[in-house]
Amino acid sequence: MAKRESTKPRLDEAAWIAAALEALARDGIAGLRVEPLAKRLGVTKGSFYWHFKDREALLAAALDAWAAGRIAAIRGQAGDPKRRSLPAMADLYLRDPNPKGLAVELAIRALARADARAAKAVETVDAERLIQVAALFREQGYGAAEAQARALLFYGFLFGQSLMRGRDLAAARESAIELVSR
Amino acid sequence: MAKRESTKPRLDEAAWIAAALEALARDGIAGLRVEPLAKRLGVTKGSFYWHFKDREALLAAALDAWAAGRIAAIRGQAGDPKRRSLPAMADLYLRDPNPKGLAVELAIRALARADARAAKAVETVDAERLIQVAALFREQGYGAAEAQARALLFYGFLFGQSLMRGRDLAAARESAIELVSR
DNA sequence: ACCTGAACACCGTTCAAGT
DNA sequence: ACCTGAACACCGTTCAAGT
Repeated sequence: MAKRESTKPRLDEAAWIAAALEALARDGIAGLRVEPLAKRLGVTKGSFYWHFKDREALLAAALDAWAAGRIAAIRGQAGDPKRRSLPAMADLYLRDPNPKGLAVELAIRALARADARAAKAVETVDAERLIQVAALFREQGYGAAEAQARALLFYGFLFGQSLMRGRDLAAARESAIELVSR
Repeated sequence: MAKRESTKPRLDEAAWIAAALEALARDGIAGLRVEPLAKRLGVTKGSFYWHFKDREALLAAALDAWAAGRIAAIRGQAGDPKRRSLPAMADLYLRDPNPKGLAVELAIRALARADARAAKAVETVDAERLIQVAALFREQGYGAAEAQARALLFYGFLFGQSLMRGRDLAAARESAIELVSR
């Protein structure tokens, strides 16, 4: 399981950022702690401060990496005819091909309530997603204003769902997605 | 500003719970720290451990208090003819008569991703809210299944909105709420 | 260039002692 | 019954010293 390299670790920023995003997915912002991260990476926490000014700087770098990745992903999906559809967009969030991705997403959105940098990252990502989804609705024949409203309803619902807890939500979801998409 | 009582503090559990919910609203779960809370309440952190076993016990008590309060609120609104309507329900979340309440709500929902007790509290509250909102849709003439789907869409959208960031979301919200309610 | 090791500060937790 | 004060552990941060 543990792939211990016998070569010196010699990490770079990217390794710390990847570890930070994993920690966010598992435990939220509370998991983004320098000492446990260092332990997992097999170095002392002192070495962290060679790569980053402090814990906040790691968080900022992780947010930038996340936003850039999400924007690349939505553009990639919108540009691929096979995946350019509303059901494919919904599946991306509700049927969890990548639960860890959703966990990171929600951790960052939760953080955005208190942290201005997280709020900025979320704003950038949302703007791009709304543009792409609104374009899909326009292609279905809706006017600009209604396409915009439906895009917001569609995305808002997807995120709202991921916040809700309960038995039997899955069944009602299908009908709800029907409602918006038709 | 500071209303210092010259009588001895002599706190009870409720005072710690209120302080805990305020901390959750301001800084999320990261703000729920014993020492700063004690400082704000004007006692030493040692005294905290008279009322609660540990930090987790305070969190559990705060979650119980929150869920009980939310369920009482939704039942109160549903039972009041003046406020028993979908627009009134939407206003409750989107037009922020109580921003601090929304902040607590989102902090707890974020926590529910990682904490089983928070997940349980959220599940209880969601179940009651969906029952009440579905009842409203049924009164508008929808069948049981469609009322259920619309209630989920309605609530999901409200929570999703509160996660999203961006300029000009307010305008599109109005249209989106129109879409669901009609 | 990248890392260790020791130091210090902050906060969670415990507990004997006070009122 | 409720609180203080001192102790200890854990982790963020700094920094001189190593390779």
